[in-house]
Amino acid sequence: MNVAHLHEERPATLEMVAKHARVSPSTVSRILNGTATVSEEKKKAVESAIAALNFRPNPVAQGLSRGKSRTIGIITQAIDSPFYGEGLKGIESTLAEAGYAPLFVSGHWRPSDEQACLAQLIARRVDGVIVLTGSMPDKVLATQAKSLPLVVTGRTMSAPGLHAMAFDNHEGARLATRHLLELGHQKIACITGPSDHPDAVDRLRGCQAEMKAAGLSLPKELIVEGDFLESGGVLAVQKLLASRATFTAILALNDQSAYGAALALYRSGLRVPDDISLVGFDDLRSSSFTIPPLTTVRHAIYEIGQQAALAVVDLVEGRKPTQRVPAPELVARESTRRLRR
Amino acid sequence: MNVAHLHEERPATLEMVAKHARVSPSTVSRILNGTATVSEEKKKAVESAIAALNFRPNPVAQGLSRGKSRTIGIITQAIDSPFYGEGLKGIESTLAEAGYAPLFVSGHWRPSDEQACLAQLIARRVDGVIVLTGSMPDKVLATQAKSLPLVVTGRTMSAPGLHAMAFDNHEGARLATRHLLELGHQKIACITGPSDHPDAVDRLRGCQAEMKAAGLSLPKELIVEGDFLESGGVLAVQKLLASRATFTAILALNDQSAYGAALALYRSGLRVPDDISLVGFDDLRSSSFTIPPLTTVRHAIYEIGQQAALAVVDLVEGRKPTQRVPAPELVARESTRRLRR
DNA sequence: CTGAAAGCGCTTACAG
DNA sequence: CTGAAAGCGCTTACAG
Repeated sequence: MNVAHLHEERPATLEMVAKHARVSPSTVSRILNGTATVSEEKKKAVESAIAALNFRPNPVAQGLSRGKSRTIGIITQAIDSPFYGEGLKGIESTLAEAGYAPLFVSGHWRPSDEQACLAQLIARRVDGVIVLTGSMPDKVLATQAKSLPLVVTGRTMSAPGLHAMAFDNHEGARLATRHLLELGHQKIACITGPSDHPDAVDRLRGCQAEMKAAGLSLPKELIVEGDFLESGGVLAVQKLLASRATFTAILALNDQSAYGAALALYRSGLRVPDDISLVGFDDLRSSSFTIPPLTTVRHAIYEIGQQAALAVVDLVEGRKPTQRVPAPELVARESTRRLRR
Repeated sequence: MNVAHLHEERPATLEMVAKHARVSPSTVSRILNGTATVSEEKKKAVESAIAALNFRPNPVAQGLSRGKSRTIGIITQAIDSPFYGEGLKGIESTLAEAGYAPLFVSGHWRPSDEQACLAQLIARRVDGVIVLTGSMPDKVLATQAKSLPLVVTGRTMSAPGLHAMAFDNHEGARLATRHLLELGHQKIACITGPSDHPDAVDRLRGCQAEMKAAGLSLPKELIVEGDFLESGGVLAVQKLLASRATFTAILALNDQSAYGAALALYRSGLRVPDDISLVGFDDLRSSSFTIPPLTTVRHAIYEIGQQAALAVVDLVEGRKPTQRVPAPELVARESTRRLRR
């Protein structure tokens, strides 16, 4: 058997349906789209032809013809990120309800990849795109927005045709820091994210601002750079421990770093929260199940995904989007406790 | 400013390029595709026109015209699954190398959703599809494979036009069980997955087979059904503990369940591995970072994704795929230890 | 080497 | 109510 010849049976086309039902293609199209009144008998004939041939209209051809693809491009950074994964799910479900199909592409936190993604999406004639944070310059987004409805998360900017939805990282970090301060911690170490990551810098600033507001500060030796991954978290704690600096609490600027930090602490025989309090940031779904369950800042990414989806649809359909991102919230679980002196 | 009028500037078309360069559309197409020799001067003219208009061919139109979309549909079950997420990443990267674009859709473990996904992908004229496990009947897959190159993971079946790549869950579970037996554990509790999940049933059988081979058995009261999520794992352990059955080790049939189990144990003051040994299954990336790091069975989903992608491409291009799934491997970390008596 | 024409599978004015 | 025709943006025999 020749494998190459196996797949020749092509799906039915509208024309085949028309022929089968002895009507014109136009009529079939109209019935499909409910776009005009059609006599009952033709309708019946067409419907049975559709069933007989197992016909489904080709959305690609429809898109070409209509000039609208009912497809939304989504630029995520990593298709396997536990954080953005939730956002994708939120996007997917609300887009489905609105009758749009998602097209997911990954930018890998590389501006060049992200731009390539954008170009590809434009070439595919998506009706709009959602970019989840990422590192493209605001300028190119503003430019693209002139010809393509764009919603972008993780930034505050405004440009015609674009809806930006920023999460308040600064405030979130303040909440986390305040929580620690309220528990009596003053020597707080901070595991940051990549220094060129906008979320990371805002969070660090928030942390510093809250310390300052309390008349304290975050000394240089207690700030150590992570990479927003677990492995960066363990490295960071190892570095901290090796430096012999003293601290009673750690604020990791995302949950994944916190996981790594917790492990490194455990390895060194330090208990969370008895010896060291630990707070994360993002509230990944799995953070309710770590040992101990992680105190963190809720960054409602699933909801953000939903809102972003509603926003692009608004933009695409000519409405002015008003969606906003939920405010950060501290989720106190079991990785923090009052400092005993 | 009227938002609805903002996005009228349409991307350049091949025809515009042709006009700009004063050649025929055919010539532009040929240059784009390197499909025929063209005079240098026209080539130059066309290239500068392309640059000037920032033209990118519309892949959708190309697909329609060529009858090939260079797009592969991927039916995953949940876009936010930490396990399948890795697989998607493997697929994405090798598809990109091969010059194909992925189109991800989610079946939510619902046969009807999966079939709808498949129908949608066919309607979009993907060149082939990868289905990651899921719950569609083998029969419908075999039927579809007659007209569409299909690769499916998590099953052993064979049908023309279809390549199945099964992971050896049975053997994997035997490895996990054997590990526990070798450490001296004989009273092993098992947290299963959904009873209609093929992976779950194969794993349970493997566990039972290995027990039997050792002259032991897995008593009913030590088998408790989970749902392959963390929450199911905690519930399962609570049930186990409430039953007052005795056991010295737990085999959770996936890592997420193991995470939940670990938490429930922690809550009850039981330490892993000192009081109870715990082994998972899958080796999620985060399993290296749990506390303690989880002993588990490596289920190389990233590699599976890569192999599956190579396989569809083979199928699509008329070759006979030979890709196989890596064998399971025990990864002994720190959640298991020798039983002390 | 290069253009005119037909076609991929739809939709949508335009007539009737 | 319904058909013939043109068009969406490309590709590819067919001529020359």
